[in-house]
Amino acid sequence: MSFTYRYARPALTVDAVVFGLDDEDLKVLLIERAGEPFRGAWALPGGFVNVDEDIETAARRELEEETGLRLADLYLEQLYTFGTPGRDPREHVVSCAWYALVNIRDHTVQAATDAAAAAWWPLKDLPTLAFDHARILEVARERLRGKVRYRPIGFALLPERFTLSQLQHLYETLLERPVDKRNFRKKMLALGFVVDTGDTETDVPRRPARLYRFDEARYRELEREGFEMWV
Amino acid sequence: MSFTYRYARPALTVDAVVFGLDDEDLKVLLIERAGEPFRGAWALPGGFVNVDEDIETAARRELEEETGLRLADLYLEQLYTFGTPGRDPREHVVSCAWYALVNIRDHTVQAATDAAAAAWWPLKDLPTLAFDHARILEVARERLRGKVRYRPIGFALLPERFTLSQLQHLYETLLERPVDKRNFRKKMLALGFVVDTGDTETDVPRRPARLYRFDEARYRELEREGFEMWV
DNA sequence: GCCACTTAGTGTACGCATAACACTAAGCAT
DNA sequence: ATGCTTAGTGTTATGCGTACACTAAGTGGC
Repeated sequence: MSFTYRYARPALTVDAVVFGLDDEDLKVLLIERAGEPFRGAWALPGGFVNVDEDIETAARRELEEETGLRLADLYLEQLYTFGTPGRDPREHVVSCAWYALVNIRDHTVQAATDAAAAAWWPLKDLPTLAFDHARILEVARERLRGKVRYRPIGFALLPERFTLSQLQHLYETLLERPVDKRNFRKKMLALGFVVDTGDTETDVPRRPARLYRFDEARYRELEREGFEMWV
Repeated sequence: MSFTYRYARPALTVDAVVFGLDDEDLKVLLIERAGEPFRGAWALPGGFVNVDEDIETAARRELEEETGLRLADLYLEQLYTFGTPGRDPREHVVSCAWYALVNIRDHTVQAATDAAAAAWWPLKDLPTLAFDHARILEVARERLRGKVRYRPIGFALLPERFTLSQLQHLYETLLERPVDKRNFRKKMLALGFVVDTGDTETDVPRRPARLYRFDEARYRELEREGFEMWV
């Protein structure tokens, strides 16, 4: 079967930049390409958009197909569309890139269709990426760094219950600068949507910290009232 | 001549939301469609991306072809890519939308290819738009409202030399709220990139105001030094 | 020439948010 | 019991945003 059009069409793909956090570092989910071009190179998960398929759906589908990662209700946002001729050696391919935030420990990844491997790579120590994926990743990092300051998106990277130290460490990682401990705690709690669960950590070889959670309903309420956060 | 592919491909288009300011209102550039579908309806200028054509180039080309507007060195930025099936009644069409800012008095527009007419419409009083263009326009307005607060993009809507009252009126229009005159002037001048030309208005039936200009080189310098504006 | 009209242009005081800064508390391991 | 490690806490100074009302300068009409 084949499809014929009166004018030539660029191909349309989606690519996903999935950021994840484990105990130490901020990481990104990459696949090792099983086919040409760039066979054996690491790349962002992604692939062709089907006809009559929504582009966001395509991003989720490719992610699940290639890495086993299901993002049914997690943070996924459109990043930018890259359409410079030459970015794919085969032909003119336009790619709509997305970025997602997940807590690594809540998900397991495994290579599937079109991927020889799927793995989390620390941002500090990345392999050479296929296509223009290094550029896409760079744009995603800039966007994340900018957006985390005025939207509470960072919580998607943490487990449901977290300590204020974990939260502070997250912000320091994303903003790439140190943050004052007392001022940070004061401000976060003053925002009103980071709430104490009443529980504390267990099995830690030190004084256990209180556990907090992100109250999304409360955040939406504040947002409706016109409040603005700024970290 | 025709083109055949192994898998069906969505079509790829670009659409442009061009904002313009005249003496009174914020306006948007629309074309009246000359062909089906939606013949006779008003729509955003746009059209199909050619193979091996950069998507930004395609946006500029379509704009010039349909409205005569040349945007060689003016503010044009990618907005969002819309790819929900059904947004075009013919087939699955994915559209990469862009937005631009121009000073209406510096440009003339005239209908050309595929357009029966091209005209500036005030945002307050828009016709029903073709396709999902009302939605695209809404997203563009949100983006503009958000971005103008931390980037000096509004100057692209003004003539090269402008009064502080014009600038204030612009911000009030974009932000959709009133602004205190003394505080606004104090802050704008303190930013350091709005500079006095030394001249004043002529031919106005009242006290003439000083004329200022946006010093882009100075802005870039401040940006490099890590300063942040916030209006 | 004078008066009325219109928009330009200017300064201060108060309150709040940010930023800087160091010690005690609690639990675990040895 | 002691030492180690991270949790947790308050005050002060400064800068920034906000609120607010009158005088200045030019034009046009009478």
